[in-house]
Amino acid sequence: MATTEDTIAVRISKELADRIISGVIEPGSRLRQDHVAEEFGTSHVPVREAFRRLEAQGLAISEPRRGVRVAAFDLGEVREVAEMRAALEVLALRHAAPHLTPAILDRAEEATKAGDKSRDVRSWEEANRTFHRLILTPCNMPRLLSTIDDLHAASARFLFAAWRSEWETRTDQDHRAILSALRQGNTESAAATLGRHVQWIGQKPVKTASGRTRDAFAIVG
Amino acid sequence: MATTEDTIAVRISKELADRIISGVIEPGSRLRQDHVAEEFGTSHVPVREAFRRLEAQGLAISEPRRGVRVAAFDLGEVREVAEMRAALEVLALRHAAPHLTPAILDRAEEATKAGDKSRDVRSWEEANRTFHRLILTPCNMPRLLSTIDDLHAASARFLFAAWRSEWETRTDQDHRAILSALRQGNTESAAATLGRHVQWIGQKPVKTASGRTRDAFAIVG
DNA sequence: TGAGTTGAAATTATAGATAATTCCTGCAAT
DNA sequence: ATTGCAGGAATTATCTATAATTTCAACTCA
Repeated sequence: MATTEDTIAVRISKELADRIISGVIEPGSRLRQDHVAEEFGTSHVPVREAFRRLEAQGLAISEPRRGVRVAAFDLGEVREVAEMRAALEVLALRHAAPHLTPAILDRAEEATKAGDKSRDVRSWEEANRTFHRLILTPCNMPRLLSTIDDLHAASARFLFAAWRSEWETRTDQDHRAILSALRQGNTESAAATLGRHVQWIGQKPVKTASGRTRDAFAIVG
Repeated sequence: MATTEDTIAVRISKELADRIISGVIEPGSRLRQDHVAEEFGTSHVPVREAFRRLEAQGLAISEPRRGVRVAAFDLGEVREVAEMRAALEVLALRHAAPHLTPAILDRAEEATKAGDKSRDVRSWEEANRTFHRLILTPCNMPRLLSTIDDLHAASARFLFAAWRSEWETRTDQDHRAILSALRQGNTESAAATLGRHVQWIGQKPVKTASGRTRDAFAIVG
């Protein structure tokens, strides 16, 4: 990774984003600039800029003069992100479809296979993100793609929060259906399947700290 | 405006956003932190934070160690924003529809009338934004609404760039059709009209600095 | 003409000062 | 005894001032 190219603020924001997404830092916990600054061996100014970036991605919320907290989320926000992804990824796919080459679709199929073989959440999520990115990037709409990227980050966070450790391998039929429709030039069918696929919200019982079990929800597509 | 509540960085970002949107600062021109800092009577640190906010809204782009520029835009980006707005506003309207009250619809009609009577771009834009905000806010999806807000800011910028001074009053049939459909409880029809409405791209010949005329484009909905 | 170098200007980072908020402790009142 | 309210210390966010890199352009010399 070309970390030397980036500014310190960018480096810090990437590292913090990774921790928030993976759940190392819990939702609602405070991000204290002096602590972060000390950890990264810098002063607090670049840390503040990193906070602004996280805020823009929706990973943190800041209240003036009261500091920054890791954004909390509930089932409502999971649904919201799922629906926004459905709307925007369908839009992106419609524009990308004419520019999709067999080579790209082959790589997307590789990503699907990698996802099916994944034995942990983390590698599944990476494969899944690769698939979506591959078929959407050719739409050539930078603003749209960057918004979708932020939504994927949120999705990954929900996913890791629910499926902290356990993960059962499963074959992704939707991805295959989308690829097959795209190969046949049937864009509308592919878009429709993608829209449904992304809105599917998985449900899983998890044990809370108090020993009780409750349901956790996440986007699994 | 409760400017004392905000932090200095927020105040600066709002003021700069306003200037960028209204076209006072031209696309591509550099934003120099020292100059801005001097103008606002502060140091450069809050200015840098303001720049990060503008970046997140898509109004500015920053290249590491090379400064911040006002984002440029072309017809492609106008189209992109129009399509994103169509997708997201339709989504928002579907969720807002069940919560719309006659009182809200009446206020939306007032906003439409105000837009029809507007004799300059600025007040038309404000009325138009009020209309959209009124019928979408009840969807209760904060993330979606804030994304739509950023897109509206971009739209306004395109609009002001094209219709710098001249503006001809026109009655907005789409807004009326949307309201009438909503009053009859026909959400799908309202959503379809809104989707088309927002994607309509106005076209207008403008004189360039070199005396030639070319076409300018903007979202007029 | 063109490559290399120097110097001014701007961005980025550091350290320190200021102001606000939180948290704790002690006292009073119910 | 417990709740509620001050007051003050400690923590934290915000801003200013200053220093260190980096970039860009102009100028010199081959």
